[in-house]
This record gives sequence, C-alpha cells and structure tokens, in this order.
Amino acid sequence: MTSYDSISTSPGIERRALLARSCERCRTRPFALCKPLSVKQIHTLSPLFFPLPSKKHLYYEGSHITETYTLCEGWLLLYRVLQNGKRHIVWIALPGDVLGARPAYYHPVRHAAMTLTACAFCGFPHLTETACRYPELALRIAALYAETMALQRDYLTFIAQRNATERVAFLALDLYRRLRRRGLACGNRMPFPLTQEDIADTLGITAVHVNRVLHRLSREGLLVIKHHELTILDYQRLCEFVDSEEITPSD
Amino acid sequence: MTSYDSISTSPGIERRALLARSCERCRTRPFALCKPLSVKQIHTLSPLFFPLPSKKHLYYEGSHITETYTLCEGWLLLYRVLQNGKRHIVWIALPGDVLGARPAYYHPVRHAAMTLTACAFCGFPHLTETACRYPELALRIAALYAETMALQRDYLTFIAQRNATERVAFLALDLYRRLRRRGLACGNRMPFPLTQEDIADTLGITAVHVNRVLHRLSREGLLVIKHHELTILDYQRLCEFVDSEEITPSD
DNA sequence: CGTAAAGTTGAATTCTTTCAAACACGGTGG
DNA sequence: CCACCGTGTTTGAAAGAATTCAACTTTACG
Repeated sequence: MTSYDSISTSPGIERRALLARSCERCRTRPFALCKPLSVKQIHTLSPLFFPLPSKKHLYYEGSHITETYTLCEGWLLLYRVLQNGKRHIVWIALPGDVLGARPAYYHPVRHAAMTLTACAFCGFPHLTETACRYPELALRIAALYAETMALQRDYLTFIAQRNATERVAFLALDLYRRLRRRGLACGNRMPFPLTQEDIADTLGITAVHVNRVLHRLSREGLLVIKHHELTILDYQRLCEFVDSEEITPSD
Repeated sequence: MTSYDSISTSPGIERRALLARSCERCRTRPFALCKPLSVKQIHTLSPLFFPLPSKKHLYYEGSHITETYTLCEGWLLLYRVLQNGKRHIVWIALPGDVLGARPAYYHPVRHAAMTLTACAFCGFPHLTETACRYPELALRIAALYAETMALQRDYLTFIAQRNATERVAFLALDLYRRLRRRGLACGNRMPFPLTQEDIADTLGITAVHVNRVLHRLSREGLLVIKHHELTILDYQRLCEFVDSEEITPSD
C-alpha cells in the first residue's frame, strides 16, 4: 500500500476548518444531506467546512469517526483492502454524497476514504440526537441511504451479471449521469480523474483488461477516456448498450 | 419467466390480514424496524399482519407500493430480471428484514419480491409522516439501511473480487450467521430453501458451476448442502476460507 | 407412479487473467 | 534544457476460470 499522508480523525489535529457560514451560496446543498433544513437550523448543528488535498485520507478503515461528512467538492474513493492485497473500491463519491454511513455512530467504518482530487467537506457531529431534534433530517438520511443502496444494487447487478465491456460502459454512464444531474458535466464531456486501475478495482476486472475494453468502446464510437477526461461519443447508443445488450461490440 | 400467482398491492384484494395485536409475543420485533417503539406506539401505526404461501409475489418490480413491510417469518427473494432474460437476486431476505426501501414513498420499487417459503409479514403504511411523529423510527430505518448497505457492500466485494468457490462459501456463511443471530439456526445446521440456480443468480455464476463448486466445498470438509439443509462442517476453517470479519449488528 | 424440476457430469468454447515487456507522459533535479 | 524516474498505459502470448451445450440421473410432488 502506498503510504499517503492523511489527516487524522482524532481531535486536536490541525485541519484548516471553519464554521460553514455560507450555506446560502453552497452549490451542494440543493441535493445534500442538509437540504431539508433552513440555514438557521443548519447552523445550530455547527457544521465544519474544510478542504483536503488530492490523494489524502479522510479516514481509514476501522476508524471511529465522530462526524458525518458531506462531500462538497471533488472526487473521493471509498475502498477496502482484502486479505489477498487486492483493493476493492466500494463507492466513488461525487459532490453531494454523504460519507461515513454506518448502523450506529459507535461502529467503526468498514472502508477507507481517500480523495482522488482536491476536495472540500462539510462535517456534522454525528446525528443521533440532532436527528430527533430535526426528524426531517433523519428521514433525509434514510432517503439518501435508500438512494445510494438502489444505485449500489445496480452496481451489484452489473458486476454479477454483465461482462467487462458492459461493466465499464455502465460505470462511465453512471458517473456521467450523476455528475450531470448535479450540474458538473459540460455537454458530453466531464472530468475523469480515475485511472484504469481505479476502474478495474471498482468493477472487479484487471487493469489490463480495462485497457482492452476501453479501446473496444472507443472503436465502437461509444465513449473515449483520454487526458483525464471522459467524452460520451453517442449517448443514445451507450444507453442502449448499457441497459439492453443488443449491440455487442465484437473485437 | 414462470408465472406465479401473487397477491396484488392494489387495494381490495383478499389477503387474510389482521391488525397485528400480538407484538408482545413477536419473535421478530427484537431486531425489526419497530424495535424502538412501545407496543402502544406500534399500534398507533395500525400495522397489518398477513401470511403468504411459498412462491408468491409480495410485489413486482415497478410497483407503487403503499406500505413498508417487515418480514416476520420465512425466506424471501428480492430480484430483478435483466433485458437478456437473466435473473439477478439482489437480496435474500430473512426474518426481521425491512422490505420496500426506496428514496421516497412515491418511487416505484426497483425489484420484485417473491416468497421462497411460506412467509408472514407486518405491513406499515409508509412512514413519511409517522416517522416525524416517532423520530426514533426514522433513525431506526436509517440504521437498518446502513446495516443492509454495509452487508450489500460485502456482497459487492465478494462478487467483484473473489472466485466462485469463495463466493458460494461466503453466501452460505452469511446466511448461517444472519440466521443464527436471529436464533433460527440450530447448531451447525439450518434450513436452506435455495436451489443451486438461486445461488447462481445471487452470485453471478452459472448453476452448473455452483454445482461443481458445492462438491468441492463438501469434499474439502467445509460445508454440505443437501435435502434443503445446510450443514457447516468446519466453522473455523470456513471463516478462514471466507476471511470476512464478523459483522456486528446494530443490536 | 409418472412427470417436472433440480441436480450431475463431460467436453468444447469463451472470456478474463497472468506474465512480460515496451511505451508515453509529467514532473524533478542537475 | 535535457536526462531521468515513476506512474500509468499499451500490446502479445499462454494459462486459467467459468460458461455453454448436451445428455443423463435423481428428487420432489400431485
């Protein structure tokens, strides 16, 4: 494992945090955790806003974190490392996603969180009692979990039932759609900070095979990933390819 | 697709339901949705208790269901059918599991629910407003979702990163542990109503290969599935083989 | 007791991995 | 400015895992 520097979740660590005061202008709020609360209500929870550079850990697997985080800016990977040394990326977080979900606040997290790009976070103290003060918030968490779970099931379905080409197409399409829904894609292009190895570790295939499959997809005129940018070449056909399997690009 | 008879979720359908009045004696309640509520509080939600025979649908993919269900007895499969006709089982529900999770009550469910054995359910009207009345309930839902999501991620990890033998071993072990935690396994044995094809459709392998792998696992002295019963032959070695940390439930 | 569903087995095929080596690119230091 | 280095990408060939197809046996159930 590469040993990246990281902030710690233990108290007292320097981390240029500041009370989030600019919720009115926050571009993430419309689809984030705090959506159902007024700015005034949000401030009673004293959220801390702080940045984190690229390739740093927000927390490690097994940490007892004391906050629930909203990813406000940047890309972040949730992953675990298996006994055999393989890394599995369980979730690719985009702005608006909630981090640190677990059954109870006293449970350790079951995955590590590492920034892929420079990021910014909003951290709330864990929400057990506060959620009782704001039941809308508890419902909002439940709704976001349900949404995430549904999407996670889509990944499960694709990884379980589809071949490598379809999996890669699905991943690209999902990221594009999630980003566009949040106003972060521009036209048919979007930033794409994942390496081929990251894709491989997400979809359960090898980086070598991801490479071959990406060539196939661009040869077929569906999508291109180049210079950390993803371009959707034919959205219509890509959708058809992903949720039916009419078009099987052969060799 | 086999065309099983089913109850419909539309109103007016005969379904021998009765107001659940015996919550005091309910064996499922200690780990179910309603756990944090008093019997009195539960009854203000007028839950309906009803049975359903084996191989019937509780709801279909795309249904607009109006209730949240707790599975009180029996086994149930959540599955979807892909365009290519393949079936993917996204979740094997055991007593205590919550069914019908979705981001908002007006969303259709993204999967079908079919009983594998005779089942019994407890149905609550959807919980949007009631959860505000009982914030503990909203938190409880969030906690159960988080727990389910964590387990779902384990499945994702296994299906993405492990070979067929390890996947089957993992599935068997997970079902055994979940059942045991709820007091439904007896010693090293438990009822096992899944067919080899069900296992295959859960883990993304073929039934033929599941068969070969099961023989391998029994030849290795790890587990045996026979006559709808699973026997753990060597729990210790099976755990080592599967090598997943024991998951502590949110009690 | 007979039929349908589920399980079993072998052989050929397909998809993916593994191993190995080479190339491209961006950043650093001399 | 260029050589150097590391990370990430590319390509080929061989090995391995799982699928497919097909036939057969066993089990469950009315």
